[in-house]
Amino acid sequence: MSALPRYRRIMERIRARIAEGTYPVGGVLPAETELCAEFAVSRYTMREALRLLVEQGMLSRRQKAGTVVVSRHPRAAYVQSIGTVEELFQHSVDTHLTVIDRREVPAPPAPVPPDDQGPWHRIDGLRRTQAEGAPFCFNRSFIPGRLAGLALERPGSFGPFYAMLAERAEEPIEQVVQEITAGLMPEEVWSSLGLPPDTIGMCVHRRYLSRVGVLIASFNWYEASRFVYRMELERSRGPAAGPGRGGPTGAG
Amino acid sequence: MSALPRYRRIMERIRARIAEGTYPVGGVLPAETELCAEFAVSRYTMREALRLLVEQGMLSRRQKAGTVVVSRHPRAAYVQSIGTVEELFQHSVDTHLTVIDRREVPAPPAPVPPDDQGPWHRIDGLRRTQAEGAPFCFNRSFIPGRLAGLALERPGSFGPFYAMLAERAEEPIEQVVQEITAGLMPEEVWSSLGLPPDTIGMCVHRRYLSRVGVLIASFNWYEASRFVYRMELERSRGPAAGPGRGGPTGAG
DNA sequence: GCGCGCAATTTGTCCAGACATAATCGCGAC
DNA sequence: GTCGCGATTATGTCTGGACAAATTGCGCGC
Repeated sequence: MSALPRYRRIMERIRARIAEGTYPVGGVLPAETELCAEFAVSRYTMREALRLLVEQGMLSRRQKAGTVVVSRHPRAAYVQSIGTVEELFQHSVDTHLTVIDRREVPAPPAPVPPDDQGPWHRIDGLRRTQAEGAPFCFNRSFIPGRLAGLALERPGSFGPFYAMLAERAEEPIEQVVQEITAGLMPEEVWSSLGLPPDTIGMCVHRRYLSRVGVLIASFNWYEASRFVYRMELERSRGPAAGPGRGGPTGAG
Repeated sequence: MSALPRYRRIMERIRARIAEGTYPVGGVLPAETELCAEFAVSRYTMREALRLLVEQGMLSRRQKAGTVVVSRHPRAAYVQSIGTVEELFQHSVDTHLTVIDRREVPAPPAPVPPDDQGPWHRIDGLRRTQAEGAPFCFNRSFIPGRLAGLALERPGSFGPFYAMLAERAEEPIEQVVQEITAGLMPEEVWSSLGLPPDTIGMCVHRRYLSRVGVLIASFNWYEASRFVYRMELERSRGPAAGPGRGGPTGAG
């Protein structure tokens, strides 16, 4: 017996035919039964082979319409994968946040959509690498009124605060929108960070959205000369997205 | 007959058991044959149900070791998906680039690794939304010597130039590293864009890496007050990553 | 000529059984 | 007590068959 299972080898042969144009893009493959006869395998084996090619984005199948070639090559999806919700909040975990202000505000600023009518909670904080030391990031977060009860439970320093909120709110995060901008720091930011007034900053803004609406909207200000937003996109074949890396990386 | 196929309903029931802790995380599920007996289905149906749960990242299966519960909830992978190489170069396609300078340089600047010894080609250009109109982006690209022959074929204005290079070089892109920084624009940039000397800029740097090394390294400078780098991460369940959106978005 | 409906075709779902392969666990030898 | 090998048992691969569902396209009626 060969090392590779039969459906695997058949998958390779069909892939080769697509690559060399025997089965052109947009064309229709022979029906399962015909392919079974040609390769002398059962329908299970052939379907397993075709399933792999569908997962790779090369084929598309529909009842009666048949199996059409979608792409000449396996899908090369460049993916910045963030595997878990925890990784989304990695920054919160890695660093130490000290709350310096907390108040109610009528609505968050643009570009946050004020989909929640009630008053919002605004929390300002400073991030440090260690509990002691100079802060490197000014954080301003907005939490809608409907979640304020949860948010207010943990005062003072809070590490995996966001993750707790997402978990407790029972609103699974459906989407995250991130926007990066740059410009002169607002006074609140540079003064809190102990920097001169003309400091150039980079602002990483994230909105964590559930089905209901905004869960958290956060603005993170960094000193531009000391900050690089780095992201790596890996070539990932097939359905199993590799362990992605990414996210903000401080740089000296 | 119900609307949903049988393996689908069984999948839901098993998922519910995992969610409610009947099958705890780290625990081992009953063997296929036992589950088949309990649900009174064939092994095919049961395996199809379990396959779905494996694809969702809730189960892990190994011969003899059995089926272990990996996660209590379906994997919520937040993915900025760029489906095709073309999308990576979307910016090049959408906009119009005019080459303003082209020369040989010994090596690209940091953070590009000079893995190619020969001289590099440096190409400066300006991006416009239309062929006429004010440029909004200064682009400086570095191409290693080994690809200079391909790069030099198309002079002047070039749209899907990068895509062509990646295609022609026969070096599939394995990884893309992107770094975003901000600061005062270098003189070459602000003067080329017709902006005052103290203009704050954002620089989006990308390195397209093949197995051999750097294919292209590009630096895109934008006027910070008019630029937002926007990225959306969607919740994507299962292997089929949805049609991702992302990439730089100009903002007024 | 146009539209509707039926039939043919293709993939989707499901069954029962068989053998292969791999990892674990226990037993035995040392 | 420890090491190693074999039996056990779980999933992995594969066959042949059957019916279901969906969509296309042809043909018939108007």
